[in-house]
Amino acid sequence: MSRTRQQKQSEEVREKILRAARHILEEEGPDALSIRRITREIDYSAAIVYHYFRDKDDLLHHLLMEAYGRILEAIRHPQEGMPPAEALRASFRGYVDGALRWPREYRAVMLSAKPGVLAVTSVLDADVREKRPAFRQLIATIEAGVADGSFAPCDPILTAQAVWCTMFGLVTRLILEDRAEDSRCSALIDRQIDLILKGLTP
Amino acid sequence: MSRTRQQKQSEEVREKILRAARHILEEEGPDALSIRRITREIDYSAAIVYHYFRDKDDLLHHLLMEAYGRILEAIRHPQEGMPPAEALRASFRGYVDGALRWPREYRAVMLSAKPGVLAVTSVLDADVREKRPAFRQLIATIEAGVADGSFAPCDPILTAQAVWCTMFGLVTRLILEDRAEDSRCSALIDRQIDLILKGLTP
DNA sequence: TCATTAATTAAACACCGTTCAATTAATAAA
DNA sequence: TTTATTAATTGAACGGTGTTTAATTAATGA
Repeated sequence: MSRTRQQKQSEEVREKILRAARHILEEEGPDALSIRRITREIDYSAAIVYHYFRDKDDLLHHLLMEAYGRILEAIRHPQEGMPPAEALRASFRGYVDGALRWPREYRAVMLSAKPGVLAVTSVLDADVREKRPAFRQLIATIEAGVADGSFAPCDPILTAQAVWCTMFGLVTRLILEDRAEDSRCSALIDRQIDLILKGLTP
Repeated sequence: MSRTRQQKQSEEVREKILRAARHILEEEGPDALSIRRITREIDYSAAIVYHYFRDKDDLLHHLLMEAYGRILEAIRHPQEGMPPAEALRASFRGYVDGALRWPREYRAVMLSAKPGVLAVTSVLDADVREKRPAFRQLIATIEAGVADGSFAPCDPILTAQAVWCTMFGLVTRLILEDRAEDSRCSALIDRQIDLILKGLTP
């Protein structure tokens, strides 16, 4: 049961819509993104959008989740065999670098309070370990540090959440204040990482 | 040269507009706030708004700055004579409490990237000490701690920025994820404060 | 070839922010 | 007090928005 030509074309239109939306978002910012503006760009009537998306919010959600995937991709990084403190340091650096590579996207996703987005981005649940694969690594590294005595004993989940929030706060300020190019920026990042690692110390 | 009755009435209309806007914002959220909705509520024509405000953005800016004042008020707290570490702890607790008292307002103001708002909220400039009275206290406390040996030597401004960003990150996540009532919330706040204080330690 | 299904649209609805010429009301000058 | 001036207020319009619906066109399977 292979996809018919029509089905393929249909998916193409869907992609056209998303592509145009991305294009407008990039060129003219979120305020310029309207259904009519999108469909003007691809020479369709405005109503076509409602054949492929429930409503504008649904379309936006798709773009957001796509952006989230890109961010996760950028943030992923190996850190095998390092001692926990160094693994954390590398992990934090990777996180900041990844986030700053897609600042608009990071901001749109991580500062959203829409339920659909929070379902994927929230980290303050007690069961975050089960729900966030990326978070598991952080918790595991902290546990390893506690086990080998390089970190003080602690609740690893609570600690991971606190620690992650600090990096989130820094990255968010850097993006909001548009300071990614600042010369003090990397000093600030280093200072923050040092503070955290020192804080974990026994 | 006292204000004439007309002038007083005129200001009254201005206040009416702001009051209605606040009301709508509170009852129905930011998406429901429109010029026409406001003026319908106070029985004026929509055009009246443009006599008292440049445009909708200008009106929003007024509301935002007003909210910022309320937050600053809620966050202010005395901390005289305490040892630096305790002063910081009290200061952080005060900050979180104040922010969580006006979560919607905190979010709207502190997550805004509008130049007009950032002019008042940004903290990553090198000269933040001169521009942010509230920040001066934080820097001063850190300097005091370094001076009396309870904190390790450091760049006090950079450290204050890093430390403030951590609290900002935590508060922002608590608000975005709507966790102010969570039982784990206060444990998380304490954990974060402990982490930071430990991090500052010599 | 024909009935069915999917894709697409034009037109309408109810909003929105903003501008402007015209009108009303209040003040200052004569 | 009447008049000229200024300020406050409005109705109507312009061009935009998201969304729904009924009608139309194109593709599919029988």
